[in-house]
Amino acid sequence: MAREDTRRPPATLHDVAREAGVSLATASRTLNGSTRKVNDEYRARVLTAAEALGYVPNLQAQAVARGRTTTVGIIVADITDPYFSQIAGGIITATDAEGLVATIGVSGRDPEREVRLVSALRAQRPSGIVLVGSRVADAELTSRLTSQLRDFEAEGGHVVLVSQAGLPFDTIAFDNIEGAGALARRLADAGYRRAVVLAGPEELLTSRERTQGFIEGYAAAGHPSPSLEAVHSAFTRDGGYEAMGRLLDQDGERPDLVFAVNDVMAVGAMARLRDAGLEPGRDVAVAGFDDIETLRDVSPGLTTVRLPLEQGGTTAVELLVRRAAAPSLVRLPAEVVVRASTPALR
Amino acid sequence: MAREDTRRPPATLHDVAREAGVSLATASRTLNGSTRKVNDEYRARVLTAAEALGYVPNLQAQAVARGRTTTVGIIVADITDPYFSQIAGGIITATDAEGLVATIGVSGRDPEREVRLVSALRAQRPSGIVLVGSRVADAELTSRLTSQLRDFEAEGGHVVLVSQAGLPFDTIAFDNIEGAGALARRLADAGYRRAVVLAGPEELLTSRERTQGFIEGYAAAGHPSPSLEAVHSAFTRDGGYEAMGRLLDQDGERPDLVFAVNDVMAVGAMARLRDAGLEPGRDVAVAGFDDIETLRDVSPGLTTVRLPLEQGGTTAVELLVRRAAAPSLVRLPAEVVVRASTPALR
DNA sequence: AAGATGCAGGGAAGCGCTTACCAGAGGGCG
DNA sequence: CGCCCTCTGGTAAGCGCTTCCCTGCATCTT
Repeated sequence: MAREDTRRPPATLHDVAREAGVSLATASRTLNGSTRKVNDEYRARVLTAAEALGYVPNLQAQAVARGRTTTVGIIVADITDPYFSQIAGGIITATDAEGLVATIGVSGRDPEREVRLVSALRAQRPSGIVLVGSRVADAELTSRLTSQLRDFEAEGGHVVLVSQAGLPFDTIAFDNIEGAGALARRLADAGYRRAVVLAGPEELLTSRERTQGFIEGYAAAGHPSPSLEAVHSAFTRDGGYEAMGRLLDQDGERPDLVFAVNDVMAVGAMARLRDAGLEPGRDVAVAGFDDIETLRDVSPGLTTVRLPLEQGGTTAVELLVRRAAAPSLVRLPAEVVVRASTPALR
Repeated sequence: MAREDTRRPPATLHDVAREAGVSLATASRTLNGSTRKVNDEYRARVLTAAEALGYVPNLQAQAVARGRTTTVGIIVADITDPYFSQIAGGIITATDAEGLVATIGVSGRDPEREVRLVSALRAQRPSGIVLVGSRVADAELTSRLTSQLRDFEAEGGHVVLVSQAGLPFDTIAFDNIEGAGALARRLADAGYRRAVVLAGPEELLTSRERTQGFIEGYAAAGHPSPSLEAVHSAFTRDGGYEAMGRLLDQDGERPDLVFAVNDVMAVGAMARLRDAGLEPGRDVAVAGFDDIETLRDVSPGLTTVRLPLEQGGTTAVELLVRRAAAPSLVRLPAEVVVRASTPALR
């Protein structure tokens, strides 16, 4: 069957108006919301015509005519990563509850690409951009990103950052430091003394905050762990696996606790432990961060810090819609979740 | 700091042309790709002006003027589910490699909502729609969906379905039946005799195919399992957990193998087994489907069927771009992955 | 009863862009 | 040297829609 047989361009408002025997203005007013009232009979005729022609308004044209869009641009580092997909889920749900269109770009954890994506997104003249960051401590990149975002705001757009505070835009920040700190205090109190942090990439801010929070927490508990060190690696499962391997290859006493800065890395670390014939939890306690849904049933259950990821997404959209006068910062609390991977805590 | 201080609308092509002292047409031709050649000096002036003004073309306006967009609409059931997020990842990567804009909608596994999303998407006049389905065996819904999609194609759009064959559109189908069949044959040969299928929702086509493939595979192995039954439940972790519970509550001999129609359900089932004091793998073998990345390190390792999910996404975009004359069907192969959760297989 | 007021429809301008078409310049050719 | 072709810049007509503004009519006011 040839597919182009019945090709026929979509009905326009003009078509509807003609069909209904009214003016373009009237058709527009009845179909696409206006403060103006239109006569019930006309209204009915327009509605019927629209239905008959299968009219669907052309959003692009509306955007051009109105001078604003209902689009929200989302940028995430990696949609495949449950951390991002949960936040993105929240954003998408919230956007289409607000009748907004969500456009998505994936930076692949490449800050350069992130900057380019912002610029590409701006071409769509979205009403807002939500950047779910893997922000990085690099002054030059940060300044390029900031300047792109500033330009966008100067044009009337609205930027919301999810994840990292410190930039002059509306921000949803998760309590990384506090969460990691609380976890550390409890672990320290429970008696773990040779803790190691699987810290992710050195320049990644999320990693840094969690590492820092954890170390400070240990100190605050009055049990500064002299051997407390941070091993850097990729922010992924493989990163966790590989870093754990390096740790095991080292001489000296084996750690009694490994804190990975995210759950995915923790799972990688657990796999590496098993490959070395060690039982995670029993031989080496493991803790993670994020409380990723998909990972809640790993065995032994992973002690972690829960973040309201989805809520972060929805809150971001709220901020976008209710556009405050000055940049605001919403902090979302973290909560320690104790499971079997840190037996001393039970 | 008030944010609106320096508010200034984005530069238009008109601004650029004026700044460069050339006509609109020339500016358009140099900036936004055209077959027409423009004088090097003019070109340079336009480029400089554009740079100076921070000009970013207005995609909406281009779309209106050109009568076509570079947008691709994506509809998935649940971006939080790793199955969908991996496919979506493939789609997004491929779209922006092609310079297309990806717009995303989430149906929440509600077929009604899916139909509405298609209709909403059409308002954006995307060049294509990729529907990553949880298609369902309901004639009325299917026909409404089909008719929406048909209308869209009649308008010159292009539809690609990922997941379920059988509708008159380009389709990427995973080898559910063959994959489940191959898995079943191996398990049957390995000696499992009291197999049960955790089958997901009765009306979900993916569930059906996998269940059917598995049962047929068992029969084909010459070991028709008389007790082989299918227990229905939600397609989620909780569905797996709950169905496993029902199974355990039943009288009679305990199954020696549970095949869940996806990994997430399998993990739920494993959790339920543990809660009942049973050790997955040892006491009851477990197998899943999808080989979700995040779940590759669960313990015991989950025997499953690997699907090239990301590739499915990229292939979908390829189909979209190279728009064939007649609907084509691309089948993507499944591959059995044996791990520790089915010890008899090792 | 006559002007004032309110109300809803329609005409048309305009959003930012593309592109068909026109016009002028330059070059090649017989 | 005139003709025609080619080449490139500009003009202006749209694309599908919104919305300002005008108009005619019904209603109100005194």
